[in-house]
Amino acid sequence: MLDYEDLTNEALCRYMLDRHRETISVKKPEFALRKLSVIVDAALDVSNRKGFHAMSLRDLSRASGVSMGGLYAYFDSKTTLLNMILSEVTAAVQRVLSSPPDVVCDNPVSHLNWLIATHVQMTEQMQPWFTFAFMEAKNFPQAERRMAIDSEELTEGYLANALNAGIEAGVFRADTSPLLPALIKPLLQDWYVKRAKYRRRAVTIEAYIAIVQEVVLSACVVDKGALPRDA
Amino acid sequence: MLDYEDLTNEALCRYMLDRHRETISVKKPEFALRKLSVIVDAALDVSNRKGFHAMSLRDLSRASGVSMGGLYAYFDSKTTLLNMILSEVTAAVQRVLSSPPDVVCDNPVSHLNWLIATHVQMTEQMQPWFTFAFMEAKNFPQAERRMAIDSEELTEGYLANALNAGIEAGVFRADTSPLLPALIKPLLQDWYVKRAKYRRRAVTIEAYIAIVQEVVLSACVVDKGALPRDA
DNA sequence: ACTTAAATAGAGCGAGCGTTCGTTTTATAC
DNA sequence: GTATAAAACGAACGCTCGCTCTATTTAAGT
Repeated sequence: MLDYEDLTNEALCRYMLDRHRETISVKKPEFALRKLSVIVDAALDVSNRKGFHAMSLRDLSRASGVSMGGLYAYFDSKTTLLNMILSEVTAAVQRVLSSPPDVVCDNPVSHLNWLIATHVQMTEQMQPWFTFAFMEAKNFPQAERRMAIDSEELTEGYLANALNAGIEAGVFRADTSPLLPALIKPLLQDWYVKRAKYRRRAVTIEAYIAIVQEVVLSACVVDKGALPRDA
Repeated sequence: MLDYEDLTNEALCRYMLDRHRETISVKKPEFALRKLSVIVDAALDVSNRKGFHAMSLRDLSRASGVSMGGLYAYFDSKTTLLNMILSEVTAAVQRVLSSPPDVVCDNPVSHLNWLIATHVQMTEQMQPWFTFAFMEAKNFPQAERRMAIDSEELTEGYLANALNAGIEAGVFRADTSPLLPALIKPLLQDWYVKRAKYRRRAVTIEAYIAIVQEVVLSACVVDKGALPRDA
């Protein structure tokens, strides 16, 4: 099981603090980090239950224990807070998926399986962040929406590359639909979008990864008998 | 191509008018129908661009050309308007998917293909309604959220029935994952959730239906050579 | 102990929200 | 032409929103 130290809320908030050093007025770094974490945790929690737009800054103040004025030491508008969170999600996706381990790169099947498993595991570890990004990206200004689309196409690009490599290597069928990468995305997203459903049915993350890998490979692989069972 | 007269905005508003006859204060039916249509069209349009919550009733008044007071002749609160729209979507899903044509029922493969094709075509014809339901169901009170979940599990149930029938008939593999119906849902939803993406790439609805059917069948069918190409 | 700067609290501001209601307009019947 | 009811209107209400600002507390350096 993947467990990037990189993807804890604290680590993500550290990136966030770096990226917005200039607009955050709190000077002492360890102070700032702890408090920003509290604010972001609360923001994700409240937003994911009632929606970002419906969350008032008074809600956030109450949930985080930080006063109204205190909040504005960390962002200059509610929209900025939205952007800060969204951009950490896209940055994390890029960081993780762009660097597959060496063992995996040469074999397209392994690479595809790795992309699927890693994406699902990453969304599991950052679940509130992905839920937030998925739910909120739709309702917001062009700039923010653009960001979500770019992130989505990034992931799709990784999948497309692995599939094309497999086709060239003769492991995947030459007539594999160019739409397949687009269809894998919603399968990966369902794990966190419909999280409650899968928990209710006691579906483990390993079982989920396995079935997605199976569905995808059965749609593109030449020799069904020789499917590896790695994750 | 399916084209239920039942699924035009006007027909859906007629159902809506019937269902809420008591709380709608406008008496003359043809008057009421025309105006309710205008209001609902505007509500779907504005909501799907900025979110239902972010749409103020002044926005809706402006977009529909109906005065603030006039709106309240058709619903007694903004939440009621939400419910009116959501419940027509679930009712339509039930109406359409619960009555497959006779030709299709005996053959599990045809039945599964029909469910996939019909669902995608229905969401195409009612696109603003489904986009609305998908986007808004998350952020709202328990009662409304429950409604969305029930609707989702209804569809999943139809898929599960077809798959089980196929397994019993020996057409589908006995070890077909019980998770498969759950995974088909996001594939069907992607057509309207990511509508802009598929339009940008010039993907036709027929091509989309075909690839989903292909992916699903290759995941469950015993004899891959004998897949029918119907829709 | 004193100084100084960082951090905090929370009342207050104008804008905009959902909703109401007294009034005006329109349609119908005689 | 007048009377009556149906429908439409939009200003006004109470409230909450995002955001600001100052008085106050906290902490660090000497």
